[in-house]
Amino acid sequence: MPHQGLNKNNIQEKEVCVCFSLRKAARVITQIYDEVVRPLGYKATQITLLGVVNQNQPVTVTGLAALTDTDRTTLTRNLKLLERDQLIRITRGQDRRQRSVVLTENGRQLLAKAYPLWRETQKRIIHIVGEKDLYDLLLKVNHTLEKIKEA
Amino acid sequence: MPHQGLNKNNIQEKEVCVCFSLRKAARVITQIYDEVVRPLGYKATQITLLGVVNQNQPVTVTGLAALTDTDRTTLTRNLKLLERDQLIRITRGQDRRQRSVVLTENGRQLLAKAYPLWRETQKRIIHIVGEKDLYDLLLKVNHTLEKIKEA
DNA sequence: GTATATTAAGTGCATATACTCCTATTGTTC
DNA sequence: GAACAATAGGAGTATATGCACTTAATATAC
Repeated sequence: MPHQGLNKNNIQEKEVCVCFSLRKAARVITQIYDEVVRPLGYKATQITLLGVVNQNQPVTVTGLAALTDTDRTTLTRNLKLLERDQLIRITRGQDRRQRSVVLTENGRQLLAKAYPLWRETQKRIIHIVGEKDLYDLLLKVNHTLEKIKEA
Repeated sequence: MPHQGLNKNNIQEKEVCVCFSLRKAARVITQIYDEVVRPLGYKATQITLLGVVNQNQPVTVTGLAALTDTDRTTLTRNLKLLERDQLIRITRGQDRRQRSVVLTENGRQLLAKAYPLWRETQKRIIHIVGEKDLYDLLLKVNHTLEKIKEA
């Protein structure tokens, strides 16, 4: 949406759609990060996923799903692309139903290259938005998600 | 990412990635809205796009791209699905390069059905998050995007 | 007025995302 | 320990998203 509503005085006012606003913000910010990591040949989402694996390895598909609030089947496909490029290795876990994901040396090296680009971008955004405002924003985002998951 | 960094005391601390956080939030919130409008047979993004058309018709593809911060080619495809289901009508503009998008009666009726569902969801989220907190969040999101576009 | 630049839009390709089934493995119950 | 439930994961299908490239129409320069 956005949609129109009526306020107490029956005067039309624009009401902001939570879904639209957040998706739009995600698009805009993703563009920035995508552009920055493009020289590496990957998208921000892929580097991100690699980073999550790095900090939680070994990790299962369901584990990654919980960490990223992403559907398992989405991760299956996203992981397959990283595996194809030998950035991660996927093996069967002790529980034979599970798959265990770890970074390869290639993956580690890619992350090492990505890190300074990422830091630069974070700094750039902090510089534009202001450290406190950005911090507040992300805090609010996380807080909001926590409340929603509780409910 | 998220990634790890070092703070002033060289103690490892998690640094929040703007891109990851916003995409995650968008995923979580989109799930909620998708679930709500599922009985209508459409996704939240489609209802959203329909709503943007409704409030700006007649509107060109590039116009919608600017309104939603979406790539033009993304809109070409998303609009095609709405056109297929006769929710919108796309005609050539006076400038023969442009395409003019308007809602059909079908589209108007679908939006009318979606509106109460959308309102209910907004209320639900307001109830969970708190009106002031949510308002602050969306304000911060918009403010942040504005600053980024200026830069 | 023609050559060139700009603008609006679309195609091919690739990735991101999630729902509905489906299979394989593990856990539970009796 | 066999029947059944629960869990981990994947395949098919569909939409969302954006980049590089292309085409068509308009605007501009001379």
